[in-house]
Amino acid sequence: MNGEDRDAVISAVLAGSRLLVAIAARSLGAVADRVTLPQFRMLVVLSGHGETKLVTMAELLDVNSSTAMRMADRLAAAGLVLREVNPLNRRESLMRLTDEGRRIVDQVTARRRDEIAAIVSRMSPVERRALISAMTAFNEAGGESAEAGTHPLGWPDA
Amino acid sequence: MNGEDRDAVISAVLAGSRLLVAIAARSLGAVADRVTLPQFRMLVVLSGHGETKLVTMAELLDVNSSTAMRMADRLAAAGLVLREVNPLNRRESLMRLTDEGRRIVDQVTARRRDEIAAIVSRMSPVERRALISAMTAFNEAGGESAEAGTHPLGWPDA
DNA sequence: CCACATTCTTGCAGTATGCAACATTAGTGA
DNA sequence: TCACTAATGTTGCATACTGCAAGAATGTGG
Repeated sequence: MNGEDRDAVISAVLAGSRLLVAIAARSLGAVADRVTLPQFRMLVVLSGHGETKLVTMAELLDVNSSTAMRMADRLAAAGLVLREVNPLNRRESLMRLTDEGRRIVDQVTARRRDEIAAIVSRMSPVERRALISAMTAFNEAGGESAEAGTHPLGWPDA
Repeated sequence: MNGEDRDAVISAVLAGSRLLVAIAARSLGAVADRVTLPQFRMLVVLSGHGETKLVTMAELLDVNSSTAMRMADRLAAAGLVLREVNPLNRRESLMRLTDEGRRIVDQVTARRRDEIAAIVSRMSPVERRALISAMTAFNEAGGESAEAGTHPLGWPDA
């Protein structure tokens, strides 16, 4: 591809990246006094993953198991997750969201979707359809290398 | 806008957001043993801002001044930034990148641009041009609300 | 000179993070 | 059944990030 195209597309994508990260940060503001960002990542994983054992959680978040351990302790103390020994394998301790924990995830997710919706609502229908296909193509092109990456999940929804 | 469009565009944008965040995280991997992510954010600000005093830095990073203070201490100890009293106002202590600090910023930035370039190179020229205009429109639509946000800078380039 | 604002700095407390060592539990082969 | 190994969770230790609050140093305006 020629250099002009290359620079233009990279600039546009980088700018979009900044905007999206800012949106993600803002969407967390409402619950910032209840959970930290790493804690919220853990809640998100539980939300989409159901009951999860500690080692799996650590892998999904890409953190050391001791880190996941203590985060889980704090979230349990805050009443946002429950921890219980797996009766089928007493080495494992499974954790899952409480109703309160799920409420927090839903609240943040709704806010972020609203923010994105507010932005795209200011675009024309033509631009909007173009954005859908362009982002879809971008995601597909990036999906191949992303699967080979070191961050399979966890980061995405923070 | 109708619900179908709305869901499709939000899904596409959210997926793109995950991909971009994963790219940003990977691009930091090469220097993860030298600087942490918050430290890298500080280096980026210095890279684009030149000499900066502590309070300004804290505002740009959206952290408490005591946090910025200690981060600056550690980066200075690591030889990545220099701190010196402003001779024109001895209350202020200005900090700036060392050559080594700038090298790290350049290294990460180059890697991220390469990753994005690799993705868009897998798209057809038509898709690429569509991505430029779609992302540009998205950024413009989001720019208005972004300026009213609480994270003017700092986050974007992390 | 005095009162005030700005700026940096430090003490304190809580959270996040990784490494290494350890105990418990499960599985496996002799 | 018994020893060996693997998987899993847990804890100790050290470091970094974070904010609040108090204090010291410096500049500004009267």
